[in-house]
Amino acid sequence: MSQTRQPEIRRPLTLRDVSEACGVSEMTVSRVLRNREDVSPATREKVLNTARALGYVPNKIAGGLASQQVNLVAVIVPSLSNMVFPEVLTGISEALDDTGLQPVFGVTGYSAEKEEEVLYEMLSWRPSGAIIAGLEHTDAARAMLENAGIPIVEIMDSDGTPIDSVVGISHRLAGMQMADAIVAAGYRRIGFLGSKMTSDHRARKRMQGLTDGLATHGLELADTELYSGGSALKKGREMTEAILSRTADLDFLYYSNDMIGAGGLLYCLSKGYDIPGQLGMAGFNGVDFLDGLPMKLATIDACRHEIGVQAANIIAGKDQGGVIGGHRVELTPQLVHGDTMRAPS
Amino acid sequence: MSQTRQPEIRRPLTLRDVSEACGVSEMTVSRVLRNREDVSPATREKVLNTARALGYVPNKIAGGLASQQVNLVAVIVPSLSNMVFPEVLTGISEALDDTGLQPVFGVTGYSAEKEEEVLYEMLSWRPSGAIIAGLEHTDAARAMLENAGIPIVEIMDSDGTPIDSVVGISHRLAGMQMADAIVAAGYRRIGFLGSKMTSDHRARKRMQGLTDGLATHGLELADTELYSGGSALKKGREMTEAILSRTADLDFLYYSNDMIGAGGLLYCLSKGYDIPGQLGMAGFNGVDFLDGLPMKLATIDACRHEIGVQAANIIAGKDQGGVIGGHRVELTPQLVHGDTMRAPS
DNA sequence: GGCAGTCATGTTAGCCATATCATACTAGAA
DNA sequence: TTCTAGTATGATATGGCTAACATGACTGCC
Repeated sequence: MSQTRQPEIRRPLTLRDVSEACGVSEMTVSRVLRNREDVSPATREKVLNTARALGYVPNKIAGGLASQQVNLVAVIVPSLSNMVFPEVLTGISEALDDTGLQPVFGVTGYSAEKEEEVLYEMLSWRPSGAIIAGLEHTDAARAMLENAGIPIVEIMDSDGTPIDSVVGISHRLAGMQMADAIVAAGYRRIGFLGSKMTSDHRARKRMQGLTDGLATHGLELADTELYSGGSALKKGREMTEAILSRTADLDFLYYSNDMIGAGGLLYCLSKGYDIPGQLGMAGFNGVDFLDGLPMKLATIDACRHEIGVQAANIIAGKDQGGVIGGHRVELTPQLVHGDTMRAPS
Repeated sequence: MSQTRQPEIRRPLTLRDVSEACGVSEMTVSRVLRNREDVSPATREKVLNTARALGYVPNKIAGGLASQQVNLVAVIVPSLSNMVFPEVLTGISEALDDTGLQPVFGVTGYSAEKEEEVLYEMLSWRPSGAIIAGLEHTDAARAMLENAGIPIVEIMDSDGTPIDSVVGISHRLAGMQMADAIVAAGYRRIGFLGSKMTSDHRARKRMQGLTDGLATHGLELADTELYSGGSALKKGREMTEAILSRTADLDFLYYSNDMIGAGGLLYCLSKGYDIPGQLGMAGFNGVDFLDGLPMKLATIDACRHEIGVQAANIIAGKDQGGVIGGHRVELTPQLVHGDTMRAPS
């Protein structure tokens, strides 16, 4: 005797299943599950219990199509492999938490083409807003953003013309600010250590700002050392060793980010350099987990968490006084002297 | 004379707009944009040009509803604020890159309730699969996962019973392995430094494994120091100072993660401890950006990137020999002796 | 009692794609 | 020439939900 049990083709549950199971219309169930008014407490209770008992999970695909709105926010960043962007994402995540909006992350690997692809993919979900790192995009990407008809916030950088809103700092100014501080502290033979990556526009602008700033004091970079890939801390060591052995009379090392700076700092300490007397050092970002290093590296805080929060607030329409787009938030990066720069003379 | 310009109510573009603009049916446009066969090269070309010119972006909401499939993979992790999970996400991202599948990340903040919420939210998008950190979930979350009718991969941890597939390491074994190594190296007075967070199940299991392992050698922890929040590197310093001043005769410090371990290491070096002779140290995770520290901290590699890749491969159905679910991949964590443990005596 | 005004719920008509089946048309075989 | 097969395209019917409007049961007031 073969078993005659129904083969149980578990059709996914729909609103209809819930509505039939508790004897109300689909519309009423829908209203309950979206917490709309105008449902009697008794009915609400009944529906909620049934839905829970069945294990019903609403289908936002259908819901989004019907209502023409989707509670997603597209967030596009170049990388997750250093702490910078995860911190921004954390800020975004926190700020969106009580808004009913949900961030969706995409990663471009610092490639403009990949950015275009990711953007296309994301926009095809018709999100309620988009947050994207940087102001430099391909023409196609820019066109997509302009035509999407949703609020766009470009973040991290404020040196350029935004499509809609922008939240960031001026990396050019940050570079110049550092140049001024270095010169004010009396350093003159300055070395630059950074990444080979030309597509990291913000790092490029910082370097530009630094050289321009030095130029206003009649100085220029005495040497430069670039890297790509690998453990940043270790690279910092190696690069520092390389640049110091090549140009022994450097009295300041500017690192394009804190991680390589930390590596450099550890190297110099182990070699017995007198810091900040003989040799000054500074990084960029204000990464706070480096607080535990033997000395506190001078740096400029990139306001990463704050940028995430503010960008998210713009998308969520918090504190906007009714204005919809075109916000410009330029945060002022704070220079932290730390222990690796002499006090201004 | 008031302007009579059409008020330009930019209705979002649909397939119909494209189809009308180039004189074919919607169906044909749809086929072209999804790269289906059976469209003549001439038509394809024409459609592609029109779509590009109009700036049409397909609506996956509608597409997903019609086709009953969505190319998203839900990825749920506890946190983005240390490098551990970003590395896993990077692995997932890479492995999915050529599959047409797209990861969507959700963050739970180590809270079971929040996990449940995030999961509900994510499943309501009807993803093609889900990757979720850990084996411990609320009953409701477990039920949702079981009923979702999609492949589920629980990651990071293999100590327990998975819902469907699992990719991870045994944190219990990792703890025991470390205990064995510590004892083999001749250390006897062992201190534990870790997080207060009871909801980090994997950290808990590592500690359990460590104490159980020590017990098999007739040892127990001599002291314990816990922390919460803050910069891990700094906390590592502070905790180390605290535990060493409280229990001066400790000869080994086991840290629940590499970051606090690194802080502790820097502290001990600055205080002139003889490492690994007088005092041994070890962490957990194998975070490679710590490679630049003055000494290499002993650690156990948690295979984070690899876990991400393998989990993604299971969802994508790569190399599965046709099997759909129920995979069990237990990676073998490698103990790295580094410079902070004596060689086994 | 009759009627406007509420409140709770139901009905209908899409939302924008895609699966499926139907239909022209072409080319080659019998 | 006629018929079969195959190719390119189109018509139709959903998919699961929600907006907008419709309904019906009450309430309370003149």
